[in-house]
Amino acid sequence: MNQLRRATCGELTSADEGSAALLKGWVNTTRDHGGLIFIDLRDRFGLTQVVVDPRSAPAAAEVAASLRSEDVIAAQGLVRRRPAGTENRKLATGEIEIAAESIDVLNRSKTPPFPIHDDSDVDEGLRLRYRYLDLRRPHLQRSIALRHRAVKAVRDYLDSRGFLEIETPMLIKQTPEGARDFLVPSRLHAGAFYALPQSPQLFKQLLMVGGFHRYFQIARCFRDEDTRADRQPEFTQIDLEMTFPTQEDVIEIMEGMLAHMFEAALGAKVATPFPRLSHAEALRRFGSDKPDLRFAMELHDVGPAFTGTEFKIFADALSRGNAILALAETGGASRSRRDMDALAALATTFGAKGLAWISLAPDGPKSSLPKSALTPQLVDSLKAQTKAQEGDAIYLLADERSLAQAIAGKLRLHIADERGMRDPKQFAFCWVLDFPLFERDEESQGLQPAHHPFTAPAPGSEALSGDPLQLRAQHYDVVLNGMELGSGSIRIHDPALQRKIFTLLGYSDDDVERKFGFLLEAFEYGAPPHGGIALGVDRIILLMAGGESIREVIAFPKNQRFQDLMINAPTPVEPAALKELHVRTDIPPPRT
RNA sequence: GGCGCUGUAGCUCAGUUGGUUAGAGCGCCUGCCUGUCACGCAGGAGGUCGUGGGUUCGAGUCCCAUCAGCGUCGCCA
Repeated sequence: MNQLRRATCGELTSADEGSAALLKGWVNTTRDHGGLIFIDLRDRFGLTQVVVDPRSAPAAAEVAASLRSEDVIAAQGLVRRRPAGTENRKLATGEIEIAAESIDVLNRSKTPPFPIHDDSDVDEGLRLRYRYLDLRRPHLQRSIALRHRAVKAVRDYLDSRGFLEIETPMLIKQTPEGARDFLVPSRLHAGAFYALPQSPQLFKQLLMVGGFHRYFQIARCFRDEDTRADRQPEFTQIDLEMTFPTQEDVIEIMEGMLAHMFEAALGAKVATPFPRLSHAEALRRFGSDKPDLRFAMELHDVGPAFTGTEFKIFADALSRGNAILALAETGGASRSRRDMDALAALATTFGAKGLAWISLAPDGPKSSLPKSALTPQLVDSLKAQTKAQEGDAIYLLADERSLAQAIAGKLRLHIADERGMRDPKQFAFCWVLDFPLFERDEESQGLQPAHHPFTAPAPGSEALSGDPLQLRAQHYDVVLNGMELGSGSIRIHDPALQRKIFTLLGYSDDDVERKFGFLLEAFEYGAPPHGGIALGVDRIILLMAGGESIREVIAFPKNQRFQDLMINAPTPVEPAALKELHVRTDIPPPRT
């Protein structure tokens, strides 16, 4: 006599033939042939076909005939090999089926608002409203499981490298700079507020002072910024910090972790070490501080080729000290004039004043440049520098250098997208190094940190002398396929240096004391040199999954307006609740 | 906050120049069907054309406003 085996819907094979099995799950689809009913039973492990024959199991057949999509049932019967020729090779369990002896309905389902058994296109608002149903669909089942495997790989790897997972608080203090904070009113302290962390930055530094040497956390972070595609008000970071590291130490651990993550979660081999570029080189060659290295199409400074040009716009640009940058598109000569105009119009939306082009057509170059400017010497020189050949096109941008780089960088990505050169199955990592310590704040014209104010200056720059904008930082970004995965730095551990940085950034002594006094005080007690990095989990999983939207890798995401359409949040609260919190609302009247 | 796209059956969509009773596929309901696996066949139900106003003899279609979803830019030390 066979013992009854409780099985998932993904595990039975012909090896189990003859055993009695009990399966529970959702009705994926049914096929009622009148005399014979097929049920595809689903759980997260797979699909198993249950067959009900009214001659041998009349009661089960009656139940089976009443089943509808998403009913939850328990089916019991013998595992048997499917008749020859009826195997389903698309299913892991496709060699067998369950010959049902009994079927119990555990719960009925209303007709779902959208199909569950496939990934057919459905309005995202509807999916978010019924997220628990959306989660049952194959796509989200896959990406949430992928996320689990990836995060588990991170924990395993960092554990093996001596890191401790430590939680840091969610109710903390408002930070003066950076993104807007979410505030939480305190009932017990009238008029005072906690803030939700934008990152565990200060706490992880204090954990280093606290002697834990190697810390990590899968940390939830909150930023109350304006909405944007691929942004969520709460998101997750792999946050880590270590004592006594060099930049090389952090890089080595990250490369190991990412390679392990991609291997363990995806089976993808990632070559290490990753290529490295300086910040300046990334901007010069790719027009971005997060270059997509899956393809070349580099930028070229072709200013010298235009010395003495008849083309007034470029001549003027050169005389003002602006740059002329070129980008060559392989096969670009096949673009029509109209296509070129569209590209130029696009460049304008990126902030370009215009876009000149030279099409290296087989019957001679065509160009938006005036004939007089398009000398053979110029064409030869551009071809030599950009390595463009007949059949290609060369695009030219003249502007202030950093602006021209940014525009050319966007154009480069756009053309690559058009040409399908950004293969989501290919993973091109790189490090961007030698960031400036400070940037010019466009609004106030003051200094702002390129990363954050705790970043240590590069060796040799500790004196902070000379032009602050020329100072380099021990700051490193890891980039994948044109997306910044994470950003880190060696931190300042010397309280005097930290004070100097705050002063350069325009903080008064009072400000520093009030906002960062606890950190500076901690540094007075033998703070070890330390550094670390934080990586965006949602983005990494998105790139692994080859998906389009970060919402595809989060179980319960907010919509584009940062609302949860399922639970309907945020919502106004009762006046009594506000009163208890000592909070009064001041809502602007609706516009009329 | 700005700009763009989209709102027609439960879902995905079509709907001509403004003109009779607004359609299709899937889903749903009923019946038939013993080897299907997106089963098949026959029949049926299902619509405030997002909402409000306007133009017109007549509006799904044109205009204005508004709401919602998605995308995009500013913003994100």
